[in-house]
Amino acid sequence: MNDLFKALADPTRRAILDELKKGDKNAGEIKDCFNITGASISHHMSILHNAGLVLRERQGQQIIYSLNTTVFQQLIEWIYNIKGENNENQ
Amino acid sequence: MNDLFKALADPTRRAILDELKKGDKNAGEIKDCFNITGASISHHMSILHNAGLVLRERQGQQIIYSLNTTVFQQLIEWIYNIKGENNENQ
DNA sequence: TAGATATTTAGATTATTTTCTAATTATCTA
DNA sequence: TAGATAATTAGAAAATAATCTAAATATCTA
Repeated sequence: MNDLFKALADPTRRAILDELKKGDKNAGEIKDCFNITGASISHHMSILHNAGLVLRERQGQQIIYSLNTTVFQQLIEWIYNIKGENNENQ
Repeated sequence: MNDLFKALADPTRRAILDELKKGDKNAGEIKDCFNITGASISHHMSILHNAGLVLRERQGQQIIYSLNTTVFQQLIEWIYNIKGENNENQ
């Protein structure tokens, strides 16, 4: 859970998730959306992957990243818990 | 929005929110729940307040903090947006 | 008003995170 | 297999964030 919050705390990583929302992208395509090096993107992707926010799949020379939305359920549960409400509609 | 994510990224701050969930607390009572100085707690409270997560009210010598859950709606909307779903039931 | 208590602010230190360059690994293709 | 391309890893530098001590501010009460 801490990994998830930490992963979402960085604005670049949230922007990466926004990009992936539009569709799957390989590491190079993600890099092209931002003004930072491939190494830094790779680091961010590793944090996102570690938090369960993205899925990775090699396709030849490239690594295709995709959004994994299932992990957001945990976050929603955390929110409803702190709000002291249940979460029956989800 | 960035302030909100940053505020939630620290485990001590999330623990503070958990404490406030049980009921309002003054700064000293919050401090007693953790093994850090009052100055550090004060710093965390300022970040939480800045993010809209807590409300502050002076009562004599003490400052009473309380959870402000309304701001979580934004977070829920962010999640539903990134999931590409709407949020009609909320 | 003086002293006590509660909390915050200032400024420094330590720890963590982000970012970089250079080197490495993996895969493809001529 | 050699060279090219894609991405990651390693290690260092720079930027942020967490924490501390000491000092300041606000309020209460004798």
